[in-house]
Amino acid sequence: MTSKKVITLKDIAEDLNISKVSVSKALRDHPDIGAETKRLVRETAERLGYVPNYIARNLSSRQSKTIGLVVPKIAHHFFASAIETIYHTAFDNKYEIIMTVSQEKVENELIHLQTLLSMRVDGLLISVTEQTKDISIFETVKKRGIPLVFFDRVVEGLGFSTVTADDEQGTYDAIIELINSGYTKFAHLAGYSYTNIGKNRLNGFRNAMKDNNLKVPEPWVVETGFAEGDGYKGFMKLFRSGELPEVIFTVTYPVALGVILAAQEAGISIPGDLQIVSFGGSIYNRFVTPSISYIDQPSEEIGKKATELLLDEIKNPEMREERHIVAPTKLVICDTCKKKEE
Amino acid sequence: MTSKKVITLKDIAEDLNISKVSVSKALRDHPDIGAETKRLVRETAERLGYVPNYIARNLSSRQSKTIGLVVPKIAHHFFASAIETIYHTAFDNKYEIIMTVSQEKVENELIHLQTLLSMRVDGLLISVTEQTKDISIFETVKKRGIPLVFFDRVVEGLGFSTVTADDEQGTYDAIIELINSGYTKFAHLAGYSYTNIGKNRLNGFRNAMKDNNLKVPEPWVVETGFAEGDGYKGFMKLFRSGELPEVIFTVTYPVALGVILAAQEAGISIPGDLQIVSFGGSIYNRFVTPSISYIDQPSEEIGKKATELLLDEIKNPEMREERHIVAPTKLVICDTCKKKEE
DNA sequence: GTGAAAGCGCTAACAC
DNA sequence: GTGTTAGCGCTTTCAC
Repeated sequence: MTSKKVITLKDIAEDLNISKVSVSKALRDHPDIGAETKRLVRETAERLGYVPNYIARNLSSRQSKTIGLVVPKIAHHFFASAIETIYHTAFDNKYEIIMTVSQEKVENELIHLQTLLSMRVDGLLISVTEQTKDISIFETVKKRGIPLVFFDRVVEGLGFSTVTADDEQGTYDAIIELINSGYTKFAHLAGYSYTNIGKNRLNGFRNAMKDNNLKVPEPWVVETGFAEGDGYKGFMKLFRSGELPEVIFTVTYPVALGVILAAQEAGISIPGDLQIVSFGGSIYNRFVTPSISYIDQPSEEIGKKATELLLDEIKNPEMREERHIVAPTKLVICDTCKKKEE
Repeated sequence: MTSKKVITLKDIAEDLNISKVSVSKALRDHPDIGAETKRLVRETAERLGYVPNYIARNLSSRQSKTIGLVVPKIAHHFFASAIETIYHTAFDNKYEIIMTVSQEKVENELIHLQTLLSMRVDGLLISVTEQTKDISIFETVKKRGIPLVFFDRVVEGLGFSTVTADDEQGTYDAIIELINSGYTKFAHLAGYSYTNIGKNRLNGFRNAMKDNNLKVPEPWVVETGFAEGDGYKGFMKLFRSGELPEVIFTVTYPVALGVILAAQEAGISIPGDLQIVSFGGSIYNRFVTPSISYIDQPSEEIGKKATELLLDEIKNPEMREERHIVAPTKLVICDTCKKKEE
């Protein structure tokens, strides 16, 4: 072990017989400092093995150059993809991401949010859990004036900007497309109605049915969670309730996978006896049999826009305003739920 | 907007007419402070809406309670799963993770490592890119005495602890199992030979063949990357080289997917004409047709062990020693590459 | 059991 | 162009 002494600005300053401040400025390429001095400083820093201390820098400059990210889970195509984009967008703007995972649990979400506030992140990027109802922490964030952007799963009415897929219209258009191609009997494994995506996708679904004078028997709308297991249970509930629909529209892709599993067990053939459409797809979908027709949710665009919006709010605090970006979706037809007329 | 003033220890101290130090101690539940005072302090902190400033705390205590994580990518089952476990393990130990993604690019890896050092993380958890050869940054880390644990993709000979799957023996055992069941003609889409996983999996493969007096024609070992695209190109190269083997063993799961795609295009039926086995699986595998037989890589165990090892090194600096944990694997038979004898 | 003094490493404001 | 002074919010001695 060689000298473990940590090199600071002071060491460089002493080595060069100039002041700490000049070194600090030189390293940050401040116009105050002459070219020759800068060169010298940089050389010495390199030689001494100087590594800047961001903690100290952040404390004195009162900004951390970090963004706090809270997601419900990571091993899910939409989030994995959005997260990657968020990382790259932040990185390109010289911001670091501190990501936390709530695992769909409100307790974790709350702790993470508090930690992130304590870490003095410059802004927050959040997609809430499927359970989030207590919004007091978000009110605290608002009061403290910390920029926050919700993406995909949002809490409405708090005055924060949001970036979402066009859940209602996207669903409406897709269902209409399928109706026009000949299907009439639809069921929906819906998300919890207190979540924006659950509610909006359900609305799109109901409106499309209504506008075509199609009835949906109540047992055919099952309110559930967003995971594979929820799809499994949801299908079983539908199945036991008697007659099956032609098409099951699921609130997420994992839910659709759960339906496939359950249907296999129940001896229902897909796409022979039953069709599936999901909101959201997966990179693995083309390897899945039957591949699931889905409403394409632009995860990368959502991640990118949300980060850019947040960065903008961080950098221009004076012109902060509530904005709502809605990203268009489109129906992608795969094995499951081919159009009847085609 | 109400008062945006940030509450600090000082405010609580003044409110209570005691000193900052006592407040600080009370909040940290220091034994110095009496129960009644603690109660009062906590109450006041709550009432005033105090949020501790970790930046300041870290600066003065010289530890950040954070771990820096560098992974090559995130949308890949092994990493998504390992990352989730790493997060939870760290979280349970009251550590935060600062994750960065190198996208398999050494330049990014270097920048991220420097940033992490500047952020004064207490330790580093790293899985290197498929290209990493320059190890000087890791020597710097060593010199500065910062604990580092490599997982899955490691750099050897630097004195750092590592946690990996049992790449060589696991491969050896799996291939032997397949040979014993009747297969004799194997090809391998191997990882780059300068990576530990590429090298070790190849060794396991070659040894299994050699110990059974089986020859592998040179065109049947193709050195390539770890992604789907590499599998596609790798298969095409094999395909064009003439005769096909019975079984292709791929260095990763995504590479196997690439092979499936390429084989479909080439009109080769799987598992009819060609078998596949991959090192590593996917949660989606059971939905994939044909589902790929794979050597199960315990991603959660690897993530957990690596984090625990690092935490141990952080907490007990005096008894730090190089350790190498190797997690056992096992062959999981799916559609592709069923055992012949069965 | 409590507090005063000192300092973590850096940057901002202002002087020279 | 360069340096001085002060302070970010907290924790760490160490004295009382």
